[in-house]
Amino acid sequence: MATALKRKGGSKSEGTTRIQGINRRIILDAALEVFSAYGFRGSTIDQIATKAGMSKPNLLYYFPRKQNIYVTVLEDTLEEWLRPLDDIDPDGDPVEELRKYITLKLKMSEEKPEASRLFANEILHGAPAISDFLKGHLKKLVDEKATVIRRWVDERKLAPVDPYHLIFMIWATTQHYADFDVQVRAILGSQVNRPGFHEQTAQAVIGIILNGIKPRD
Amino acid sequence: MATALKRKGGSKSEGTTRIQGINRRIILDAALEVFSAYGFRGSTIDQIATKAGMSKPNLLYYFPRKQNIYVTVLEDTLEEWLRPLDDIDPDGDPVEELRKYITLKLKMSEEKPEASRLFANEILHGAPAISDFLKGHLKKLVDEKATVIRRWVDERKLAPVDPYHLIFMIWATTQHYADFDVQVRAILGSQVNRPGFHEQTAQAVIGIILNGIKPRD
DNA sequence: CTGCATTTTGACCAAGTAGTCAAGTTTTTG
DNA sequence: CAAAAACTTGACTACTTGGTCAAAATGCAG
Repeated sequence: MATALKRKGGSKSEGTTRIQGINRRIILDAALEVFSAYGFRGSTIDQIATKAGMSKPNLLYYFPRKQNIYVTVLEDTLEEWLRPLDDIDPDGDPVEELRKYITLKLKMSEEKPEASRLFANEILHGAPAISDFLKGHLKKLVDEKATVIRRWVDERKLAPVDPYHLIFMIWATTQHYADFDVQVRAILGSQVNRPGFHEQTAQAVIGIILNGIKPRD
Repeated sequence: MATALKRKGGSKSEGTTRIQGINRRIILDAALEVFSAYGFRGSTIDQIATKAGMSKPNLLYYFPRKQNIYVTVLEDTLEEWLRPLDDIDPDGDPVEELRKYITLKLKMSEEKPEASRLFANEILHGAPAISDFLKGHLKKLVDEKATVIRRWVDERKLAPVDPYHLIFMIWATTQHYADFDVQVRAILGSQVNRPGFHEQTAQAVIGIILNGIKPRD
């Protein structure tokens, strides 16, 4: 039989037991750590299994292929990662909405840098596992928000700016603090750990970008 | 004997022959392509050898370890990659100097995205091979330029802005177009290939950042 | 052209790793 | 509590891959 996970015949169609729920969660958490640190090819099933506290065959009982674990972690992460963009309110104040968005993205980079790195690594290597997602769901979402931003520009609520490049700039800048963390630390040294560092970062980033796009009369 | 490459005894101390010069160049070019596409762990010596048009043992005759090839490519790349920052003229016009710098970085991302990706991948995975370089040479260079920018701010030639975060933002944004190329393409589609796309990108990026840091009276 | 140094490679080895399997243990359920 | 289902794992296989080696081919100085 092909499917590894099944239930007693005729039972609920929802095919997960208590133990499955627990273990899949443990595995995915371990996998995020490992994959984000070493990349797909650089990670071994054994590493993930050890971090998850179980044997390799046991892990493979839940995810029969290494690819399966990877894709699942990636998809789970992606959904969460994009949500803030979706939450930009077309009827809000443009500058305020973008301030909120940038703040949120910086906070996510701070709190879950592994997610950012996992994603960055995937894209960097050509996004073999999610190119459909990029061209489909992501493009649609970005197109939508770009339209909103363009309207804001037309209404003179923002300086004339290309919406797509603005979005790229926000992504690039905010994720930089997660993806290039070691470089940031090498250059800034211990001040990265000082309290208030993240607020200071947010202020600097927001300052430049928002001043760059505020309408000039 | 430990050294693989040697010359006829007592000859010139410059230990490279004609063939060595040619082949090392070929290997390093092939290695940049392969490593930037697949990362260190994801690349095989065989891949590089094939792309270089020689057998694996032959490649290993020139670089006895996979690490050696990688580190050599990385160092060669790094030097070139940082040069534009070094070229910022402390006595030039601030806005003009930064415009030049951003333009140059965007051009490099367009013309040699592999170099950017190689570097991004290394940093993303903790920079095991170049952390000394980051904390030494790079930090020194950035500190130097940050001082210049800070002086420009003090002289009211730029709006008050944190020099380090400004530099990070420029790096992040310009390299984004190389490192996240597939994502940019997925979202913008065919217009990425239209003539003038890069000029348009430059204009958008420069527009936001420079407006963001121009002194406001 | 000769002989030595350099370059090249097929065949091989050892280590590491994805995935299998059959046999055990634990959990659930009637 | 007994049987069935779900879970767990040690031992194993097949394959990939970094690196070795000895012998052959080529380049080159005199």
